[in-house]
Amino acid sequence: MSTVEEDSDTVTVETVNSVTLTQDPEGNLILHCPQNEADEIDSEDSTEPPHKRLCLSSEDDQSIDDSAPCISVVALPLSENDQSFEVTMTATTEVADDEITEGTVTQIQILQNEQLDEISPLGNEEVSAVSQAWFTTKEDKDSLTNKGHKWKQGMWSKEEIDILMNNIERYLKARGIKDATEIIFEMSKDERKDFYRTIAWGLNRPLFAVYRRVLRMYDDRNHVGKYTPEEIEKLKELRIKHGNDWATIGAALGRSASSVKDRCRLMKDTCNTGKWTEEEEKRLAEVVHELTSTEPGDIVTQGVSWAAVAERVGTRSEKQCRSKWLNYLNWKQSGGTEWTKEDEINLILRIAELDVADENDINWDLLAEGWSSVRSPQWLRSKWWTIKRQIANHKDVSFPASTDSPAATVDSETITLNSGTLQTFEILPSFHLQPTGTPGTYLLQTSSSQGLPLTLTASPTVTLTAAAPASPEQIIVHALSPEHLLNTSDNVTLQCHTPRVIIQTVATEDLASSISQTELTVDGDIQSSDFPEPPDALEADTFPDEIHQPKMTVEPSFNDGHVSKFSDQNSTELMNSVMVRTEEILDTDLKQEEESPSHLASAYVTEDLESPTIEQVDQTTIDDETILIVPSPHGFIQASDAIDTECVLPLTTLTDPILHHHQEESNIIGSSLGSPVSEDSKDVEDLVNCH
DNA sequence: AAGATCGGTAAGGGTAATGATATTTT
DNA sequence: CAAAATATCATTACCCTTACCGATCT
Repeated sequence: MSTVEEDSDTVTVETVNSVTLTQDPEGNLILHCPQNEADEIDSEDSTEPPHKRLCLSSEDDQSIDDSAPCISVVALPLSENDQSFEVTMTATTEVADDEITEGTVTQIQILQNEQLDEISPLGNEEVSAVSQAWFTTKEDKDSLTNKGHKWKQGMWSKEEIDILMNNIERYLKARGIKDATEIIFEMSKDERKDFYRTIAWGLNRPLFAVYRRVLRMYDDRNHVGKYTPEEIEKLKELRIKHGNDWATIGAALGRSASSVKDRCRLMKDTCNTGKWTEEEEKRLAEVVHELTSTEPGDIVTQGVSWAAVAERVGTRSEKQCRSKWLNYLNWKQSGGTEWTKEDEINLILRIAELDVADENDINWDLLAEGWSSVRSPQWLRSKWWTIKRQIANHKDVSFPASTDSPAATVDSETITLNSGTLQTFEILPSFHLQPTGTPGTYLLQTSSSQGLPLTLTASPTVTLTAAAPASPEQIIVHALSPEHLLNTSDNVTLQCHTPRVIIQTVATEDLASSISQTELTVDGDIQSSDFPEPPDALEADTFPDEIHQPKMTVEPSFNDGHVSKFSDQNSTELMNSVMVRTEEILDTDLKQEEESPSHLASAYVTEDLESPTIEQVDQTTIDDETILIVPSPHGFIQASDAIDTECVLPLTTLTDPILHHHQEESNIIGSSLGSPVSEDSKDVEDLVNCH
């Protein structure tokens, strides 16, 4: 894509003429990308290799005419040092009104570039130091921060977990150990020396964080679920007997120490439950203000010792107090106003404007500032989550169980798309590319729960080579679609164009069946690729053809009932989200960033960020640069209830913020920025609309 | 032998999912 | 008005960071 080229000053595009994909026993795909000559990495670790990043991206853009659906892939290094990449895929389909898309063709462009600092703000090279340091103290962190290091904090993304698991697996394999729990719980410190350091590789987190994460993950007494009344009783007794010896109490209950500790915190003997009385609210307010030296009416959202507050309130636990205060009382007392649909739009717009790569980077305090209908930064954050959840199928986890929050809210509304060519966007699986040690060779890491859009079947190795000189640019190879779709047989062809490598997928079936274009578009590949192999659920037999033929229409029908099905556990249907956007953005945003950062953003970001109005929204949508993500009609995936959410989609994958429409009056849509493909969690952006 | 580092625990702040209710829509 | 759909408030299981400790290392 042109964009890339433009940036030539900062970006070096390397061409790859051939790519070899191999599959290891575990099913991981290994992508071997021959280095162009010498430049490649592997320079000893000693010197910092220039950052290079593999960037797979779609090449559609200009060729609108092709109106070919395509899959965009963007790979970003997880951290500067390590050479692993996170790859995010999205599929786009053009749905011109009149145009007909011919089959499904997916193109993937592979390029490499350097200096994308903007995109990945990871400090400098020595980031790895982060994962090798225990540094738990504030001072340690400040110190590293001052040196320019940055590291991840907060919830672990699926990608990070994948890396961790993979690292552990490799560690085990290397030493012939079958079960990680042996190391974690049975070995002595000495015996497992360097275990944590080794598995922390590639993770931009302090060693201590990795340690904690691993302990929890492998402790089967840690996810036992709800406490029964009997357990609660026993817990109380044990508490009296053993005090704060959580380890002992936990052992007696078959729960982890942290679990029993947490549970005890919730049980305050003197706690009331249910609705708060005015008396209690009054007391809570007084206590909070007193302890924070603030006045009634002041907004207090942090710096409160809830344990101390609860102590004084007397009838409520610290969590109850906090929740009440942050989600209601403080707002009420300080003259808060009701949250409206307009606020919702504003929220989405503002987040889009932030253009943050990682949702964790959002400064909710700032965002909430001066916003009277926002009850607290924390409340706003959860508000955002609920909005996302309504359409965010990707967030897998909650999916199967989400009985609530149907996105159905939007039912009656009509979504009108801009005329002209629209593109639907599907979020595909994301995965990691980890260096294997051989220059140019990366491991496409797929956790068991995640499949890749491309699966090699027949031959374990598929090599893409330049096609005949005659058609220099064309290299076509073959890969196959995911197993579960084998029957239906989609063929995926990889095609290389110099200087780019283009991978094309062709859904033969669809072609053959000559379904109307629109339908085709997304389906074939997207669908196939999109939902990898949810393990059990995707058996061929369980997957009737219908699945394969989901129709995805971009039209008006977005909102129909699919949503409601969301809550139907029996027929879990995934609500796929489709992002519709105009093409310009498409290209740009995929690689954008560096120099023309916000070209996109600027399009719809109005000066008056403070209070975007609906009109503005419409406007933007009217222009081209809108990106809309809406749930596609269900049917894409239908899985048995057994479907494991995790399999569904990599959670954090998306990329763009969104938009949303509301009300009858406005028909439409959202916009978002194209953004960043961030390094880690891009959930942020995907977004949504639809309600 | 003091300071730094390591491996680890407990406390506490916080989040995301789930429940329960109240309210609105059909 | 009842039932269904939503919105809202409450609860809780689980997560993550920080403060601190004692044992080692240097």
